[in-house]
Amino acid sequence: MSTLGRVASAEPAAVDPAAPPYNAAQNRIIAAAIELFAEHGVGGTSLSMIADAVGVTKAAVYHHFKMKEEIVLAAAQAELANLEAAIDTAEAEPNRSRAREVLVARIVDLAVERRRMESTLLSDPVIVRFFAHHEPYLRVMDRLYRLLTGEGAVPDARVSAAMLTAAIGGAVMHPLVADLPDEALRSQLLHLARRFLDLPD
Amino acid sequence: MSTLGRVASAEPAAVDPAAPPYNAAQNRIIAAAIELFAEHGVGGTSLSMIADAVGVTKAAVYHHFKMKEEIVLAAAQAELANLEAAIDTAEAEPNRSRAREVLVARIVDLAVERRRMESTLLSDPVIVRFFAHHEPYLRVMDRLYRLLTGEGAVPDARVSAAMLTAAIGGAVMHPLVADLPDEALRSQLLHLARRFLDLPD
DNA sequence: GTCTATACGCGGATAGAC
DNA sequence: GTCTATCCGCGTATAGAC
Repeated sequence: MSTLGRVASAEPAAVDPAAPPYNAAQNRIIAAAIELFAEHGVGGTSLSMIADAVGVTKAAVYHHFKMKEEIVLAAAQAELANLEAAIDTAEAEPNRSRAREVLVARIVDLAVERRRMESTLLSDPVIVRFFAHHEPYLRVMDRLYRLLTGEGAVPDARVSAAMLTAAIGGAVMHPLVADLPDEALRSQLLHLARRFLDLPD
Repeated sequence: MSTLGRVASAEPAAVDPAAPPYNAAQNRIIAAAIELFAEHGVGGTSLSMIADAVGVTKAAVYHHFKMKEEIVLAAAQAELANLEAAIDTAEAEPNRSRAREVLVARIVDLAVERRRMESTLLSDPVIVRFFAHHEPYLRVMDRLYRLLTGEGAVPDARVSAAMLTAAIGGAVMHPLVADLPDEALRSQLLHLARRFLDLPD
């Protein structure tokens, strides 16, 4: 059943050019969009808001992206790339347990550093629906839970990986911890995440 | 003893009528809104969509709610009430460790049962921002982390409670586990949540 | 590449008939 | 309580000048 990637041309095509090489102007737009999406949600963010944040007009934005959907896609992929970079680093580690340690630490850093963004974006309904059948995303997630659990795509490993990433991502944007300084949040988060994985203190 | 909304805060209040007694027609609107918010996000859900889902016109909806914001508030409070009910049950338990067990089990059930809704709604940027300074919400969360940690509002307890609720809520709507049957998801989730809390297997 | 101007529909919200 | 009709602003998107 290798219908993988063989996109039917009759489709509205969903806009997945899978073409991450953007220029400087495009990257400024993407960066602004990410912040706004995190604050207002994808649906609550207009092109005017993005254009204003960048300091240009809507028409200028449309010169770089044909549709809003393309910006959403680019923003989601940009955040996904951060996660992928963390996985790359972890996979370079020689032994399994060390790889898990590095991965967890990186993900915690990433989440705290970017607070709401990484998390809010990757949990936005629009983006979740998009990623649910997005091959590159699924591959990243596959690598992620292999690293975390040392196993393949068995259900237990998937639930575990989903919980840990949701826990880290969701915790940093939780109102309960909004007033905690980054460092306190980071260390506590790391401690608890390690415990979740049965890593030594 | 649900004391939700019983507060006479001298707030600017914006829209917080704190009046949870809704009639049947209003409840049908709220139920439809919750599903749509979960699927499209608050910002991505229009009053027309809600009206269509209920099977009436926008004007009819406006007869029951003066503004969209009121529907958002009602939806969020409805989901919060589910959580509060779980806490009520847990607090009725005579001893601490039993209370935690009951609470975790209830929260897991709730999350799985409602899959995306509970979680997506409570993590929507619009709602998160609203709840961040919402007294009834903060009181529910306070009771929650007291139950979970046996302690007061110390930072560690807050991070732990934030992580656990985020883990459970986020995991059920994660694309990684989208194809798992409810029962498998529920049992694995419960197992891991209990482990996170150091509860015996 | 960025602007002004504009098309066009949909969003929230209201008036008033039944 | 629900409808039709309507207001107005904002949303996405495009055309064309500089």
